[in-house]
Amino acid sequence: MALLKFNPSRMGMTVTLVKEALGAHNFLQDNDEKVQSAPAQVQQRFLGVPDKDIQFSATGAVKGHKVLKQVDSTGDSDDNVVSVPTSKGGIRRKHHRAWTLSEVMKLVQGVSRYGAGRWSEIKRLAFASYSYRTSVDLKDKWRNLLKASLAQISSNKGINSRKNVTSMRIPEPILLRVRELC
DNA sequence: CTTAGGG
DNA sequence: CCCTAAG
Repeated sequence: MALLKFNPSRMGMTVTLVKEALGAHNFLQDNDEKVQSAPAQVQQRFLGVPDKDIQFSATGAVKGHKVLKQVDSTGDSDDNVVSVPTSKGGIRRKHHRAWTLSEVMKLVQGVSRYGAGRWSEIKRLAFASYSYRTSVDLKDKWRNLLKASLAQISSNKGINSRKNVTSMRIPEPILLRVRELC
């Protein structure tokens, strides 16, 4: 007989239960970014990643497919961590979460509204749904954006130096605004 | 904890 | 990103 029973260990359920148990708060909250030409079916966001910058292959299939992993227990997920030997024998971990375009845009807008330097405010308002990205991160990113904006102004020859296929290039309008707000 | 800079 | 110094 078909017992019609479900598998609690089927990950999806497990994740939910785990999150419940851990008292995890908000994931499906404040999903910005309007994935423009994405089929509604695949627009379902991926837990914990509000803005995975979903991309599509030529066939239209979702490329940013992300099998939900164990989900962060409370924000300290060991995502992209690389162990780096410190100069004094210690071992430190370095996380890395690539900044998406929408994140950059939020940052820029935040600075335009509250002014550069008000990182905590910007963090609370524009980045309320991002558990990671601390005010320090915003500050660091802004520092990089400034550098990028300057690097782009002097030479518009090679819009992006090298065959840099990695990391998204920031649209010029954004960089220009960065300059202004500097 | 927050901002600013160097690492 | 991480770590530290000053507020």
